[in-house]
Amino acid sequence: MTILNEPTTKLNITNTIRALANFYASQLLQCSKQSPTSSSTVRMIHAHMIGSNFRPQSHILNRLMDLYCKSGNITYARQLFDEMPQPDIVARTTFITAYSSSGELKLAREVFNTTPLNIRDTVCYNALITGCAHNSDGNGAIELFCEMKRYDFRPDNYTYTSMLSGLSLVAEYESHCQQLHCEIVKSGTGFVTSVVNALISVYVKCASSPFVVPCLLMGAARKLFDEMPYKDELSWTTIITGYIRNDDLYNARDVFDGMNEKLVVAWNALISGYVHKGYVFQALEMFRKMHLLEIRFDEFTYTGILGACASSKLFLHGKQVHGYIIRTVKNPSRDFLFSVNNALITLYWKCGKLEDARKIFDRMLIRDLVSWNSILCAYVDVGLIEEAMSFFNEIPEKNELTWSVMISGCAQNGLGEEGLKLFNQMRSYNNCQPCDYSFAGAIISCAVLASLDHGRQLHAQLIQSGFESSLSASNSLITMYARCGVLQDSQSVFRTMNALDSVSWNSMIAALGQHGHGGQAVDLFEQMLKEDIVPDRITFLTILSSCSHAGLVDQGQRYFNSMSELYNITPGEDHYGRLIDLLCRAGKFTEAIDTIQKMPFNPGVPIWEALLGGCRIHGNIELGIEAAEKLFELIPQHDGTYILLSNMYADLGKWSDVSRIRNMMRVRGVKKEPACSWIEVDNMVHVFLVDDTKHPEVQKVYKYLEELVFKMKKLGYVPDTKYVLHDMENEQKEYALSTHSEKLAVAYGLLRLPSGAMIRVFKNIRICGDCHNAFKFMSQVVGRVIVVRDGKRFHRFENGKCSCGNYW
DNA sequence: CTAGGGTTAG
Repeated sequence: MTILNEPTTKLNITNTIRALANFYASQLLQCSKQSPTSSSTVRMIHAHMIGSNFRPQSHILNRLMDLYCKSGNITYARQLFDEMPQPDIVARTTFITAYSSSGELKLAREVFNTTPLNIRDTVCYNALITGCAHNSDGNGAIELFCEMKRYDFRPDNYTYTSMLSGLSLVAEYESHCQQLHCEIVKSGTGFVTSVVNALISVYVKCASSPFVVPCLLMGAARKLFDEMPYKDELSWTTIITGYIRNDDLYNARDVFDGMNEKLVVAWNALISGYVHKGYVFQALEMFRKMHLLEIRFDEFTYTGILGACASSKLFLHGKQVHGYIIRTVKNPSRDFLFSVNNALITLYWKCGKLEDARKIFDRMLIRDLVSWNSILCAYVDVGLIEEAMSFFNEIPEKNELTWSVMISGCAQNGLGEEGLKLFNQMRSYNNCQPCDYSFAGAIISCAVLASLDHGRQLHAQLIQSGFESSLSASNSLITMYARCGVLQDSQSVFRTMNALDSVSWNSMIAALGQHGHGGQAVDLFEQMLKEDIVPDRITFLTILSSCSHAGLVDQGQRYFNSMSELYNITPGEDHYGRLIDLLCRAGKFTEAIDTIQKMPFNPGVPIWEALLGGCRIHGNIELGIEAAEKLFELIPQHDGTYILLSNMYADLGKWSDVSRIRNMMRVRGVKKEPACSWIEVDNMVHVFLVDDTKHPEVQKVYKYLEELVFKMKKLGYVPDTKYVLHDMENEQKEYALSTHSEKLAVAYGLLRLPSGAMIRVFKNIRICGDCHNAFKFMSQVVGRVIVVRDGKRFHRFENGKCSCGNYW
């Protein structure tokens, strides 16, 4: 550094200072070209200034402060600022900008407000308007815009671009945008590339608003694009991504094909557009072409293409890309590592390789929230809730996605209470407002618990929070109302939704099927096909169950065959299970066995369970024993098999076999899930066990039940004591029947709920045969509707009949 | 000193 050793004669001082100033200015300029700005370099230059006793003039100091801000040292820069006797407008604007981009809009405004009017300029207004736009204060931007015009500051192209991006935060922004467009044309900036780009971008945003016809606005955007005198990279990408955002891949591709530059951003946008639309092949094809044209991949390309592999479970393709990255990418940046590793986590877990996903996660030296959320999803997806929970607790800064994944994860694994607990915790968590997905999770939790009151409250809150039109939340409402026994409310949600996806249809079809309306389920399925909604695997599972419950054998078989013939879906074991169930319920055992033998895989649990269930209905003991034996081998600890088999023996009065089975359970240590039923009264859940003595009002319930049974017997009710599995005297048996938990819960509801109100009772396992019969008579005696949801389905008793048509 | 595009988690 030769200049430091120059002789310091008086004459030379000014020269030295000038030389130093030039030197530092060029150093700082060099530094500002680095991205991101390195804070150590800035500190070094500053230290050098102090060491050489150089007192920077304001423009050098301004640049220094700007660099400090950009390298993350705003606080220190502010100290320098506060020491300045009269900071000029450039210094002030530096801080307005710095505070704005670090999210501290208040501080930015403070600097702006303490800036005297006579030194303000358009630039400082621009800086604060941008700050408003970035910190979601659209109205603030508009106020500043009006203010600057009042004080005669002329808006320039920066002002217009910032305003346009800020406006979309304001209600009814479309009309504001039109005004602004007029003003831009009048101001003569209507042909400035950056301004037209911003206009295009705003038209694109308007087009995706639900209240307009998108093609008209996209047409206007396209016109602007076609007529602009000079297009830069951004112009191309804005219009291309605009089309993609509005689901118009055709036009996106059209513009893209007219583009000469090898603009990596445009390629990435199109790739991710294809992936989102499910056109994985096209995405892979573009990736290949990029490679041929020697366009450099960046992290966006990789995340796009890895996402494509993940969504189609193309494990080997994905692994190849992973290997390619390892071989070719040297010195990856932080951002590169974040996004690519996160995409790899998702690739591996979606391909069923949880271990590999975990390896990627563990090897990441630094993780961001997406990494945590991705690994959380992986564990939730395979149902490892405890592990997922321990990840969840480790996540330092949770966002609404973290919460909603965990909430719906609990709900999907039957942990309704935990789901609701988390939802309430989320609300008390400072920076996390529930989003529509977390509402959906909480609503499904209510479905699991069959808590209608709570579910209705959440529905109300959902509307209050403005998520009424959310697909996922509405879909969860359909399921919740159905599982709480109020099918009509499911239907009214379904009917009033303004957009439906396959989940909506599946949920509604399933709801009808579970409530025993097989015919209506089939009608709705046919309507779905008519509206060109492509049925998926789930659709077929639900429609097959519906046919089975409604005894629609031929129909069900036809749907089963159409899966592979028309929709290219290979039936899985679960589909075969439903088909076997359908056949066995109808007593077609020969066909069922024939189907099992022709299946492309060895029969497993779902198949044998379906067979056993059918045998129980038709008293086919030989086949039933065979199925039960297989199940004893496959799932020896499952209580359901033993109970079904012992019920079959009981039906035939073979009490020695009944006790043999019970003995088997004891020897093998199989625990019978204790039966319990519950009912919601006054926002409280009341649980009853068999022969309950714990509930405070149980004595009243027994007495009332006695009166009811007396009246029921007059109508012809005969207690069916074969459902008592113990060998005891008849009178005792009758008493044992009258203490079943579902009877207690129903009776309690009749006592406590307002007259005429529907009774909704829930039982953890299948309803007992005598109770099923008894409720028919009971509904007649009390003249009320009784709905019972058991482990599998719904029974709606009205005027002596059950909706299940005795298919249960 | 001020503006604008592509990405991964449901």
